[in-house]
Amino acid sequence: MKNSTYHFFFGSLSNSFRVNILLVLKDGEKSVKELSKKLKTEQSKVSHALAVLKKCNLVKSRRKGKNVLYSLNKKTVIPLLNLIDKHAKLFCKGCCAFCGRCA
Amino acid sequence: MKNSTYHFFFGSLSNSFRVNILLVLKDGEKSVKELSKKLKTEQSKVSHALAVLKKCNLVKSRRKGKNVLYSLNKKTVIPLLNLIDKHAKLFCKGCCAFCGRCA
DNA sequence: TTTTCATATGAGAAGATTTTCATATGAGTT
DNA sequence: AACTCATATGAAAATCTTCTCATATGAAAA
Repeated sequence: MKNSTYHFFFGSLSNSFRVNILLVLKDGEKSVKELSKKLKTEQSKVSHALAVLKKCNLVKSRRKGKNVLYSLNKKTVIPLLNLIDKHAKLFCKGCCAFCGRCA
Repeated sequence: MKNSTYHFFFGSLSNSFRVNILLVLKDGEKSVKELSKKLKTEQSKVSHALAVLKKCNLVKSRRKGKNVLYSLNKKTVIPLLNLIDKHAKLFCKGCCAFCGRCA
């Protein structure tokens, strides 16, 4: 696996708006409009963000009538977020940028 | 956990030079100079990169004489890279940016 | 305590990503 | 077929990140 692959993958998560989308999608499949509403954001911004996440297969989509519904690739995203939660708990208690004091 | 925390964490990995450092450190502890040599890069660039990785506790450091030796936080980094290798194998065969054909 | 060697830091320039706005596309409705 | 609504796309402007260079710091050696 090329190292640049990791970079590509992590890059898609290096943006809090895109991470927010993933967190909203934990609740289940949503249309672009629903996401747009929930995140109080302009539609095209949501579409651009979803395109990046989709390129990495972190989300998938299906058309349903006029809408396109996006959902999480749970198999990857859930363990990934858990891993980082665990990391933060183990290594980042009041001692690093995670703690919100010393960023 | 704040969503911005994920973003901060992933941001540190969203750069292929920093990922390269982690991959080199898989082989074991290295000084800044050794990394600099191995990665054919100017020293200050390496130091800046290490600072970002350290802030997230993805690497740790200890001084030994004149040198500062950096090593991997294996507990987090190894499972993390494995998770993404697995993801790429499962979801990204010739169908996405991972495959190198359709980025 | 001066010199040397390794590493860290700061600030501006260079480069990359994100946001925004205008517009295109494409499915369903009339 | 023309219209509407949801989504996607492209390109320029705005913002953020990285790189580079000059310089600071700090431990060990002379």
